[in-house]
Amino acid sequence: MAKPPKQNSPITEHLAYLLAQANREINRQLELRLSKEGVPVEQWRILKVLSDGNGHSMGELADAVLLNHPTLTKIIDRMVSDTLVYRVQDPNDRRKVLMFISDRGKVLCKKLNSLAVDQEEHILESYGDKSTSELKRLLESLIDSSN
Amino acid sequence: MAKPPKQNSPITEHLAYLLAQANREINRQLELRLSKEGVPVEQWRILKVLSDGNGHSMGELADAVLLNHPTLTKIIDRMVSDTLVYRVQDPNDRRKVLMFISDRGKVLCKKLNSLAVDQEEHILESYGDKSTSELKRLLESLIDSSN
DNA sequence: TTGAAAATATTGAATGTTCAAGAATTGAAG
DNA sequence: CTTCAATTCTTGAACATTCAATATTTTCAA
Repeated sequence: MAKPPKQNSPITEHLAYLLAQANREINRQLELRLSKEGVPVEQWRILKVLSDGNGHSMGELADAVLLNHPTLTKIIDRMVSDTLVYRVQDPNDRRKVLMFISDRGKVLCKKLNSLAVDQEEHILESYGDKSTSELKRLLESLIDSSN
Repeated sequence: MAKPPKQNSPITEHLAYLLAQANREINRQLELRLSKEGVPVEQWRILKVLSDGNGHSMGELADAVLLNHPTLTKIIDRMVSDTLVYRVQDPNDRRKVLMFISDRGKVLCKKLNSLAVDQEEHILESYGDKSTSELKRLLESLIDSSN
């Protein structure tokens, strides 16, 4: 029993394609909701990570929000202008810059969280509780196995 | 039994985030392989869709390869320069442009397909047959339910 | 202790993407 | 028929991302 020949399988059967398609769709929906507050998805992620109140270095933050360093630097520049976050040089390692969320950032983050939760609930309704948690489990395990 | 409060759940528990993370990782792996032939993922998708030999309009193609129209136009410009594809005006509707793959494109596409299949097999090994097909099934159904 | 290598963040140029507007063609209502 | 709206694709300017190089600080071996 040989495996089916994949060489000519349509692109819609490739895992990489399905992931891209699903990500695109879900991301678009989230974008749409967050646009109510005029905030791009990346900025929400940043605020969310910083909302634990601790300082996070740029490198740490870049990993957490799935951006590479230069891109993050420039987004942070904008967010500093908007007084959503601020930089503090790490006293223990002065190469590092620690990022903190501002009070204004916290307020905005709360609003964004509830918009994001709205979306998750909407998915839960149309897609189902069970499928959703199963999908999350499989995605986590895929990410784990990819390192 | 109320549902857990999601408002403060870490970002890593959001479906949108997990999808973005998994997509980023798998896409990076694929990129790495295709770079052996110096071709970005988007161009492989385009070649793959066109490799049925039929003409596809720009709009149709844009949907299929997950790009919006202006981006596609400019990528196609490059691919035409590289003589991988060519444009033909649709005789039935002269607003439309039909895209075709060239012989050179077909040759390249075969090489790329086998690089992509390599990756899928690698995933199958480390992630497992069963998980992979279950994940694909769930992704397809998520995409369906999002329309 | 010094000097070379590694780690961290930023900058500027090159590149790529997107938004809004434009050109060409078709469809369809009056 | 004619004209106006809708469809399809492309273009150019604004915007965002990435790559390579730079500056600063730390680490560690000699």
